Amino acid sequence: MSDTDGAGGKPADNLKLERFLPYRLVVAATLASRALARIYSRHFGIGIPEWRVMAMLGQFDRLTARDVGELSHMHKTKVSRAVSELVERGLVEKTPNRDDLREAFLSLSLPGRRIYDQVAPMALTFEKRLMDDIPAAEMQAFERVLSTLTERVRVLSAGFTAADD
Amino acid sequence: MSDTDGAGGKPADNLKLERFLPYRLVVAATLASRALARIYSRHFGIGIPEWRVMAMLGQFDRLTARDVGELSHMHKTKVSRAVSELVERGLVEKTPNRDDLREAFLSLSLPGRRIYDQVAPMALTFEKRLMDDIPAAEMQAFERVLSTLTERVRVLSAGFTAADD
DNA sequence: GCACAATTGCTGCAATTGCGACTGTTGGTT
DNA sequence: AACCAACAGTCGCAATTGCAGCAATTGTGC
Repeated sequence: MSDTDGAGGKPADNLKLERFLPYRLVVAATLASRALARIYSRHFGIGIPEWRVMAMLGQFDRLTARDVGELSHMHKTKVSRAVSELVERGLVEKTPNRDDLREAFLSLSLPGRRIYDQVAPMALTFEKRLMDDIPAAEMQAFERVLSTLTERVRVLSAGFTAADD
Repeated sequence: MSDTDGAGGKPADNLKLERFLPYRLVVAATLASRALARIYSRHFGIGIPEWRVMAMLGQFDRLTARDVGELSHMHKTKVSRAVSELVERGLVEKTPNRDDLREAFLSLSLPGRRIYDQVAPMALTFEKRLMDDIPAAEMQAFERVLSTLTERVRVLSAGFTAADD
């Protein structure tokens, strides 16, 4: 009871950062993202945004920069710069859309596809190692909750933005 | 079967980013972190690193910058700058340790504590809203797996660093 | 007591990032 | 046809961040 808030509330003492969900998500995500990035950046000199673009194109074959941004939750400027570098390196090809000259279609070049085919298994191996000794049932439950949380936070996030602007 | 890899391998096609665990963690964490940050940054003009420092000091009362960094997984430079600003604003007090002049003890000032006592409940409310309609049992399972994953990724991360340098 | 490695915290610098403004293009309205 | 709002993508700029290197202090071996 060595607290500042003498009343019945004691609102602050309930907060323990290391048990606080958003914080724990950030820690886990940061560590995972970094560890993974280390793998492909050392091998191929590819940064995180660049890899995300490549992953999207590896999966969908042909997308506009806008699509990539939406699918991968990246800012359009981030996408733009990542694409620029990938095009410069010859890993991605950009084809203007003749029906709408504002946008251009992006796709992996042959060298790009070759790198993708090497990195993707590495990523999957990494993921597998992460979940190695966790029972499949637990893992499924985990992913289900994660989906719910993501959806929820998206709604909350939008709500706060709208209400505050 | 409109794929580039005709052979039996098809190693890349297994990777779907939106189902890829590290990616999903990053998305959930980023959204949650941003939504939460919006709350206290609009109300008190406090940034994320600053808030983390305050949260730590609210919980532990007296810590060195080094401790804060270790507990909150922040770089020492990040901590240093966050503390500087908080001290300048009068929200955190810095007391040199007479037994070791390299370090200094940090603690919340009275105004700092007052803000903390307002923000902490907001954070907890936010967390509660996130988990609102998720059964407690599922939530416990989720947190258990999250702990395992975090521990695992920490090991993997360290492993890759050591092996690659 | 003295040299020397280790540690705490800070600063300079470069890279990354997000935001606003801008160009060029499209589609809808009059 | 002319206007104009909406949109895709790029660019400049400022803020944030991490890393290397720094000064100050401690403690350890000789």
